[in-house]
Order: sequence, then C-alpha cells, then structure tokens
Amino acid sequence: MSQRNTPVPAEEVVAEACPLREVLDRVGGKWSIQVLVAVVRGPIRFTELERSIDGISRRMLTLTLRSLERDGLLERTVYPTVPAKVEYRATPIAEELHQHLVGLTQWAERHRSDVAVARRAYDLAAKATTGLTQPFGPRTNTA
Amino acid sequence: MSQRNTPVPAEEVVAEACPLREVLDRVGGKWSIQVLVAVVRGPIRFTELERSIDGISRRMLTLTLRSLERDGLLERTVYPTVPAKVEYRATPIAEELHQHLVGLTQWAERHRSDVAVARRAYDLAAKATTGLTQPFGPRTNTA
DNA sequence: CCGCATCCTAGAGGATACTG
DNA sequence: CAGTATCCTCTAGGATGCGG
Repeated sequence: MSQRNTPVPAEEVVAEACPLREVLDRVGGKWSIQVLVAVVRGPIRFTELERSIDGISRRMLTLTLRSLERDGLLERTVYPTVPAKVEYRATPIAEELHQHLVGLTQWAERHRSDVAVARRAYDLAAKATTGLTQPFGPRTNTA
Repeated sequence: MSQRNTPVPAEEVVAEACPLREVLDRVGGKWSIQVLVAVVRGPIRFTELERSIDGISRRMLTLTLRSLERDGLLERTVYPTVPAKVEYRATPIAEELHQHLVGLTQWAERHRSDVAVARRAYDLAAKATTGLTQPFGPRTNTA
C-alpha cells in the first residue's frame, strides 16, 4: 500500500509510534490483557480473577489491577462486608480498547500459520549457515 | 456492552487472550513498533532506520529486525555491493497488522486526556491515604 | 477474602569495541 | 555500511509469608 521513499522523516515516525507505546505501557505487561479480557465480560471479584487466569500470582494480579485502575481502565468497588468483597468492572474506555484488541486477535488468528511457516523457514536457513558453510550466500535473498 | 456474569469460564478467557499475547510477543518489545512504523512507509536501509529511530542502539536495532524478519513481518534484501547495502521492507501481513495498530493509536489519542485525569486522581487519592489518616474510607468508592 | 511487604532471579536492553 | 561479540545493569515478575 504505502510506497513513499524519503530519507525517512524521523519525527513523523516518533509521532505515530509514541501513542502506541503509551498503549503498550498500559497493556503490554504479562497479565494485563488477560485481566482486561476477563473483566470486560462483566463485574468480577478478586478471587474469581485469580482462578480464571491460570498461573498468575496474587502479587501480580494485584499489581496489574492497580495499574489498570490507575489508568482509568478499571473501577474498583469495595463492599464493606466481613470478609470484605471487592469487585472490578471495566470502564467504557476499556471496553472501547477491548474492541480494538479484538481486531488484533483476528489478525493473529488469520496469520498464525503464516507466521509459523516464516519462523520455520528462518530457523532452517539460520541453521544452514551456522552449520556447514554453504557455497552460496548466507540466509537471505541476495538480490 | 457485555454484561454476562458466570463464575468466569476460565478457558474462554485463555482462548481470547492467547492470540493477543502472541501479537505482543512479536510487537511488544521496546523498539518493534517504531521499526514497524518506519518500515511500513517503504523500503529502508539499516542506517536510515538507525537515524530515524531516536535512541536505539545498533545492537537492539539488529535484534529487533531479526525478530520481525523471523516472524515474516519484514523482508531483508542484501545488495552485494561494496560496501554492502541492505534493505528492509514490510510484508503484506505486516501492513495489515499496521492497520490494526493505527486503530490503537487513535484510541490512545482519543483518550489520552482521560487517562491522564484518571492517573492524577488515583495518585492523589493514594497520597491521601498514605499521608494523614483520613476519617473516611481509603481511596475507593466504598459502596 | 483481599492484599501488602520482602526477597530473589532471569532476561531485556544499554554501552562499547571489533570486523567483512 | 551493516552488522557481531562482550560485558554489565536494571527491573518485571515469581515465591512466600503476614495481616486486616
């Protein structure tokens, strides 16, 4: 699609990439997305989250929740019963974000196999060069 | 939008979150996105990339490029001139991915201020509880 | 039930020097 | 020009135990 060829206007690259980094800073953590996905389905309690997200530690769940709450993606409600009950729910902007993430999910599923193929090809070519020294060029198309 | 409330079907959460993690594994690195954005604009050489991405080291640029190439998002072409010339270009699936990322960018820009506000509110409330002990509940809505 | 405090480790990423 | 090799730092995240 795009086919421009300036010596690369450095500042434009930054301008476009920067907001993306902001997103990743919120959602790029190891657990953020799974928490987000779980919470978007409806209000959910701490322990339920802990159970539905396999492998997460209490500590990381807390940290992730705090981080998302801090950014306004989650809302925390404490019911002062004994023992206490805490509920988390997604805010509107989180649900909106989630929609975009669904787009990414679909991309991933559409191209999962393409990526796998590319990966095998690459690793194979790499092994070829690392192994015996081939008569012709290394691992890439020498055009 | 969503308002279901089962004890959270754990496996569905995994099923939805997993492809997303795959995407992040490719693009979640500190530099991947900036490289992607730069490359999508058209074929570009190593040194041009190095110049257009501020703060990146030769090492990290190489690693990031290799990683993206391995996943079939970038294509590397070596022109055997002296000194050598290497060109990187985005593959179709990378451009497709880029489209989705643009969606995320727009979300980020739409809600940049909302997030900033939420953040200040949170930090302020936190400071309140950490500081003097307030007569009424901690930092969250006790419903 | 919900969470904070503490300790610890692996690996991402920076700085720098060398090379076909 | 376009990388590799080496070394070093720093922090995200895991394990565990206590407490309201």
